[in-house]
Amino acid sequence: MEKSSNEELSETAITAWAQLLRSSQNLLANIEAELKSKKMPPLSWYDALLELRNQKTNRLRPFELQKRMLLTQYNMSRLIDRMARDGFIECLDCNEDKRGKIVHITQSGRALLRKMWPIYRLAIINGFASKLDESEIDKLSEILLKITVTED
Amino acid sequence: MEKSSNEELSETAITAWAQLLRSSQNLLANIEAELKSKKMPPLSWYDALLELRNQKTNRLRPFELQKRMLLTQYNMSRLIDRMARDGFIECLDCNEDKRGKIVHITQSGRALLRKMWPIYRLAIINGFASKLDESEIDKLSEILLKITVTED
DNA sequence: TCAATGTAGATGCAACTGCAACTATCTGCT
DNA sequence: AGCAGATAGTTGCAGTTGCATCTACATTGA
Repeated sequence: MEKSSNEELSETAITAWAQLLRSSQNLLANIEAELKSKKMPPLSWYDALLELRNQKTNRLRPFELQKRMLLTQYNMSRLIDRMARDGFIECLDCNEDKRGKIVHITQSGRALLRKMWPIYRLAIINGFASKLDESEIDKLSEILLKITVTED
Repeated sequence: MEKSSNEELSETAITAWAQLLRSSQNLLANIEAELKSKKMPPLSWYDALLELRNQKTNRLRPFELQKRMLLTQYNMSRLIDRMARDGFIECLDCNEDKRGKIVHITQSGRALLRKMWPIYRLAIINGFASKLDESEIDKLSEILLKITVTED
């Protein structure tokens, strides 16, 4: 099932597309590099921990976490392994569903969030926020929202 | 040397940032998946071949190609290995600099560009261009341009 | 001229990702 | 009850990426 399309694709659209790819890749790479230079784990660890902390119960099932982040199931499985190995999360038995388990953020995980945030924050400011004014940021959000896939 | 910053970082800016990451990741993942489902190589092969074809001489040194794409040196080295293995490029001796070599797009490489473009094009239309009007595309370009690192 | 330093590119090894297959459990249906 | 899917999660293996290091050639400068 594929949306048709002999539709137009303007030069400007291609350029915009290329710019979108480039700028996000670029910013992301800078942030990862910044984190690494400070001996911090990658951004995905931050994202995962943040999702967990945002739950009132501080916990999620792997498949729930997986949907919130854009990760495949096996990558989620392994991310959990690594974060658990380093003590930032812990895995509990799930009694409601014996197939599954429950991922829970630890104190150490919370501490990591606190340590990573200033670095992340600064990178967002320097690479992104400080270069745009309020109205541009709003407009950008608005536009990006329109290309966000909203199926699920 | 790090740009200072106790600067503000608004909620809206964080949201916009998150949206930028998400949408580009998402679109990119869709395109890669689309290509893969059609048994095509990844987008980076397309990019590299396109850069080569855009040269009047159809060739570039690896380090030049590397700067144009956002790739590390070793990843470029290996990308070249793979594309050469599959016959889409060929590597020639470089007489001006005996350390280096010259990467040249083959007929087969050009053919690959032609085969990949319709798929790529359609994905850009469906995931991106068709969801925005002209003025939004312009505005997006304009905004993204401002956060593009322009050093070098 | 030749030593010091810089640049182009490759590569061994470890970590990470993708794919396909696998186990274990759950759900729906007859 | 009991079987046919569907779903949660894991894992072996192959391919890819990151890091550090290495070779070879180029450039600079005393």
